[in-house]
Amino acid sequence: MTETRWLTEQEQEVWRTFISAVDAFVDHLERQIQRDANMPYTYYEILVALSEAPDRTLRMSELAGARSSSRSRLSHAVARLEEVGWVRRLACPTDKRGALAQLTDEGFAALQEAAPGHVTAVREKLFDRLTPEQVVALGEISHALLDGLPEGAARRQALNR
Amino acid sequence: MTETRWLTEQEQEVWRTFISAVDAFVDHLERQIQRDANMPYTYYEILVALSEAPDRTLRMSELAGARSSSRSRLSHAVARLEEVGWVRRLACPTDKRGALAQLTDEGFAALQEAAPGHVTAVREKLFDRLTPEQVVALGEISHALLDGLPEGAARRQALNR
DNA sequence: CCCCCCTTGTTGAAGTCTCAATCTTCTTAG
DNA sequence: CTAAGAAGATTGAGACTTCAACAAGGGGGG
Repeated sequence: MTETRWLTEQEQEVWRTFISAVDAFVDHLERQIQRDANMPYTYYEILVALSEAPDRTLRMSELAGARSSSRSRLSHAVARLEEVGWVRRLACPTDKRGALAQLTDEGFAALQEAAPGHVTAVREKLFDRLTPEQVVALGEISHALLDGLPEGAARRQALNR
Repeated sequence: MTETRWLTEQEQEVWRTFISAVDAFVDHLERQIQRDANMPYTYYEILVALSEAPDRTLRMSELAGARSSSRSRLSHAVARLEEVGWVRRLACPTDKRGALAQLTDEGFAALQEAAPGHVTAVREKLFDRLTPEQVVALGEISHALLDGLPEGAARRQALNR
């Protein structure tokens, strides 16, 4: 094992600022959704993914892939969402192992109610605070990050669809 | 309530890339620490904060402030860290309500073992993938973000110490 | 055709986080 | 000095995530 390459003073400063900002930002979004829509952010993302799918329906595995979530987590989450009536499970016609998750009308309505607050939060806390050049830079930086992460593969595919 | 200002096509693209990158990146760090040091990332951050404090000791509330964590969460976390022997609780001499958390030698050793892997991950997945200009830009963007977040106040103070 | 293995999805247990309630101690207006 | 309110910290319950184990269906080589 080679010597650890520690961070320079400047890198350390950037690193701490970055991780703090990300933490605070994500925290803000999560609380906003939880307050306004009474669901965790990850559930919101599931509803969004379903709402964009044909027939508002996706295989569990596709849904897990799209959200880069483990099957287990998704299974628990969909169980919960089914309890509150926002998602319903269907048998997969082509593969008896499979299960389909479908967004219900109630789920779609809940999503429509939650969306404006969420978008406003993203706008106010992110885009309104950055210059156009910074927005471009952020996009490029994010791509660079994603390219270096194995976990990013599924996400990259989802983005390029 | 005024009309929702939705995201432009470009903003949407940047937004999805950004949130995916952050998710994948944070996920990667968390798993790395969990695998190598057998503790969640938040516990690692607690140990770091303690290790940098005088006498490796901090008031619970200061520790919560530094990590922007709720008192409750910190209390649970320190209880857990105490169980494994990495932190010890002391009575606060000046305030009978207070409690001090102190990093034990075992905790410090665990931190020293975990640090190289963590720094290497940050280096490889973040700094090695960005140009010097991007690093600067990322610092500025992070500051801008932090400035807009109420939750960021405590973090900003911690950074400016 | 059949057996072995891979994939899909679920389950239960254990760990962590949030929220609200609580207890104690400090602070300060009166 | 005292009473009321603020601040520090803990606790327990409920919710979410992870991990490992499992059940059950598909699919290909012999």
